[in-house]
Parts: sequence; C-alpha cells; structure tokens
Amino acid sequence: MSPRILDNNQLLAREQELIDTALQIMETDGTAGLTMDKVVARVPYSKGTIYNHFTSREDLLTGVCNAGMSVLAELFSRALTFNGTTRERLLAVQYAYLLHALLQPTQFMLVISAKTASLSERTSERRQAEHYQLEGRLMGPMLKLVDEAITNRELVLPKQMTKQQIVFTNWAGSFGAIALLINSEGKCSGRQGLAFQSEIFNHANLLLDGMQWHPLSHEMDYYKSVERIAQEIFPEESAQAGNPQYSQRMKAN
Amino acid sequence: MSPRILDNNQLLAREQELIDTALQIMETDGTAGLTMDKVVARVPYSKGTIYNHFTSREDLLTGVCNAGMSVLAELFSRALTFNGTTRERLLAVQYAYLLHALLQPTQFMLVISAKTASLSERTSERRQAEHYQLEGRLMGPMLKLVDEAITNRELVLPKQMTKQQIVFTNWAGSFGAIALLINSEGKCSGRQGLAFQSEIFNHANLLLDGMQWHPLSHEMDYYKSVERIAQEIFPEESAQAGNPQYSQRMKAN
DNA sequence: AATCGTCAGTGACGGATCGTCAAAAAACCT
DNA sequence: AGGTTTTTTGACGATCCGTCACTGACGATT
Repeated sequence: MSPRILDNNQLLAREQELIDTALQIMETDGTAGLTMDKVVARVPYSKGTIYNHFTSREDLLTGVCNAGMSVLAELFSRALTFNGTTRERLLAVQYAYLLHALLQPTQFMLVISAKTASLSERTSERRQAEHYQLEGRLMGPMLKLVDEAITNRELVLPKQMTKQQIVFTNWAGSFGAIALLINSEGKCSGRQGLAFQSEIFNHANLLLDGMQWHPLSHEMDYYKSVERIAQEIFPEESAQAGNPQYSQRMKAN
Repeated sequence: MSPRILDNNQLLAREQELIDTALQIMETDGTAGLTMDKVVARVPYSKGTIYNHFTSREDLLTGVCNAGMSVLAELFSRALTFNGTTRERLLAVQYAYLLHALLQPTQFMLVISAKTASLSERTSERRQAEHYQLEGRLMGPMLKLVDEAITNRELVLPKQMTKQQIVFTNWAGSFGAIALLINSEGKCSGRQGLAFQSEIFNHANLLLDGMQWHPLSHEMDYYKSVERIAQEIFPEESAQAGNPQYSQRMKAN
C-alpha cells in the first residue's frame, strides 16, 4: 500500500539546496538571469524533479524570497536585543534591514516583485502561505516594540492611527529609500557609500520625530546610536557591507 | 546620394504608437506578459521595423516608462498650481503621484524596474538619456517648491540636510508606501480604498511634521486640503481612481 | 524613359527557455 | 523473485527573442 514515503527532512534539505543554487545564480546573473536550465546544470537532479518541488520558475523565486525573509527575521531578532530606548531599538531594526539590503540586494528587491500579480499568481498555495506567515514574523516583533514604547510613555499613538499603521509607515519609508538608492550606483550625481546610510536614517529620524517618539532627535545623538548598533550587534555584517571600521578589530590607523 | 529620408516626425509618431500598443498589452497581460510578437500582431509593422525603433524588449519597456514619467510631470505641474501654502502644494504633488499610481499601476512599478541592471543595461543610450532628463523634470519643480518654502520661512533646512535630500526623502516615502500597498489588494487583512489614501498622507504628514514644515498638521486640517486638491485640481482623475464623489457634478444624493 | 543606388521594411529562422509527460529506474512489499 | 507504487528522467512541443539575407520603393542619373 505504501512502497516508499519520501523522507520529509530529505525533501526539505533538497528544496533548500535548490534555493541556494538559485540564489547563487541570481547573485551573478541577476533575477532575470535565473533560468531553470541553469539550476538543472548545477544540481544532481533533473528538471522534472525540480518541478516536483517548485511548480514554476516564479514559485522558485518566491522560495528564494522567503528564504531571504527568514534570515531577515533572524537579523530583526538580534537587532531588538540592543541595549537602549525603544526608539533606538527600532533604529536597530532599520539598520538590520539596510544591512540585509546591502548584502543581498537581489533578495531585497524580490520582496516587491513577489507581490506582483505575475509572480503571486504562479506561486503555489503552500509557498504563498509561507510567505504571509513570514510577513507576520517580521511585523510581529515591531508591533511588540510599539506596544512597549506606548506603555513606556515614549510614544503616544497619533490621532486615528493604529499600531499597525505606525509599523507600516516606518517599513514603507525604509523600503522606499533603500529601493530607490540601491539601483542608482553612480547614476544620480554623486551619492555613494555613507550617503546611502545617512539618507535612510534621515528619513527614519524625521518620521519618528513627526510621530513624537521620544527621545526626539534633538534630545539625543542618534548617529552615536547607529555606531553602537553597528559595533555591538552587527560588527561582521557591517564590515561586509562596506564599513570596515566596524569590524571586530582592524589594525588601527 | 539620398534616395529616401525618413520623416522625423513620422518616426516619432510611430514610436509613440508602438509605446501605446505596448502599454495596452501591459494593462491586460501585465509587464511579464508583454511580448514583442504580441506588439507585432497589433501593429501594421513587422518585427524588423520595431527593432529599428527599440533595440530590445527592455528598451521598449523603458520607452513605456518614460512616457509614463512624461504624463506624471504634467500632473506635477498642475498640482503646483494649487492655491495654498507650500506644504499644501507639496501634498498636491504627492496626491498627483498617488493618482498616477492608481490609474497606471503598471507604469508606476516600471520606474523601479527601469533602475534594475538587467533593464538599464539593455536600454539604448538615447532612451537612457531621455530617462535622466525626465527625472530632472520631475525633481526640478519640487526643488523650487522647497526653495520657496525656505524663503517664506515655512521651512528651515534641518541640520546637515540639503534641499535635494528633502525632496528625496519625501519621494522615497510616498514611493515606498504606494509600492507596498499597490500590490496588496485584499491580501494583508483588510486595507482597501480610502485606507490606501490615508496611509500615504499619514506618512507624508508625519514626515513633514518631523522636518517642521509649517503649518504643522495640528495647526491645519490637511484632510480638508486633500479634498480641495482632489476637487479643484484633479476632479476627473480622482473619479477614475475610485473617488466618484470628487467628479465634477454627479446627481446628488 | 530606363537604369541604378540606397535604404526602410519584411518575416523566416537559430538559439534559448519553460513546463510536460511517457517511459525508465528505484524503492518497497509479499 | 515478482509485482506494485513512487520517483526520476530528459526529450519534446510551444513560445519568445533578436537577426539577417532578401525585397521593394523611391529618387537620382543618364
């Protein structure tokens, strides 16, 4: 009656292997350069087997996207362990978001593509559900942070705004700034490197000041906070992302 | 020596015709559904002729994007004629942006795709230059608005921020909020219609309050402003975008 | 008027890609 | 060992991109 039931763990491992290879290809050839045939060539399975895991190329892309969201959730958790005010910890989360975007620009942009009709329509139910669940895992901690800020009296909810809206508006701001900058390397006259980072934090600080999330930016030096976040929470990642001074211990100048 | 010289105006007209057909296809089949063969089928020219105008499918996409930016620039100009404070007029520009996104979601998303390497690498020099020039035509008026606000004393430049950064951060905020919402119809639990609009304006108002652009949102009812903008400047477009109450004169209830 | 030279236009074709499916191989059961 | 069910395979049809050898239209020249 049941000749062989495929080991579920083995299946998941293979799925991860496929996602990893897909990501490798995308890092060199871009999203448009990802081809099922290329994946087949790099992997000991045939095309048919791959299509047993992913219903289409788009389904595979959503898989890569979900994998990225998963590591991002991990970064968010770490960010929230920062020792500081709620506003500083929110900044830490945004810094994590920025790091992720710098280290994995392809995956970062994938999040918006995944919401496109042409992608989501061709994505399997299962993976779509996984996607929503991951969104929750990203939003959840930030909602809790807002709660905490409210009970701490560091934030009072602006008129007719919900906690969800607070989180959304912060996310949207970071996303927009990063998305517009990340694909403008050396195009619009001279913004690069540190400018990138400061745009994101200018935006975040203006927004947080606007909603009166204390301490306001004139009451506290948030540039210092960002440096502390980079050094204490994300030294490795900051170094990789092009801020070598934050890496553990470089030969001092 | 010169058997036949192609009329330049005729060429431009044909190019526009091709862009229009491409846009029509994209409206029904999505960006991914745009195919050169489909364009050929709808047009009295052969594939070779089309490739005389556009070096690749991506070049055509950039052409469609540029056309969208051109009408957006027109909307911006109209928005700036609103009779009100500088901050109200900036809101009008953002409202124009929102309208454009609602009416032409495909073209709206194209702006970010156009910055992707896979697209810009395959776009002709000519059209790339046109693209940058259009960016200028969008940014220019907003820079002038910031200038005006500064001389009016309605805005003082925050520490270490340039006028360009002010404009960028506003643009990024609107872009992020719209981009995240526009592809979430009925997915994330219940946001729709008016919620869409209010998210964008919550974000803009928080940001503008944060940079102390007067009058602040507690000093003035900006919901009223938005309604005035919709009625006085964009009645037709607002109606099309799903706010029928703003259309010129409906049979009153 | 006949001929020639130039250039826009054409569409069949090569190469690449997606996703399928009939058949082969492998695993399991008795 | 033989039979049954699951899994894998890769050749194949369909689609799409972009090219290029060819066609034909038009003006210039004789």
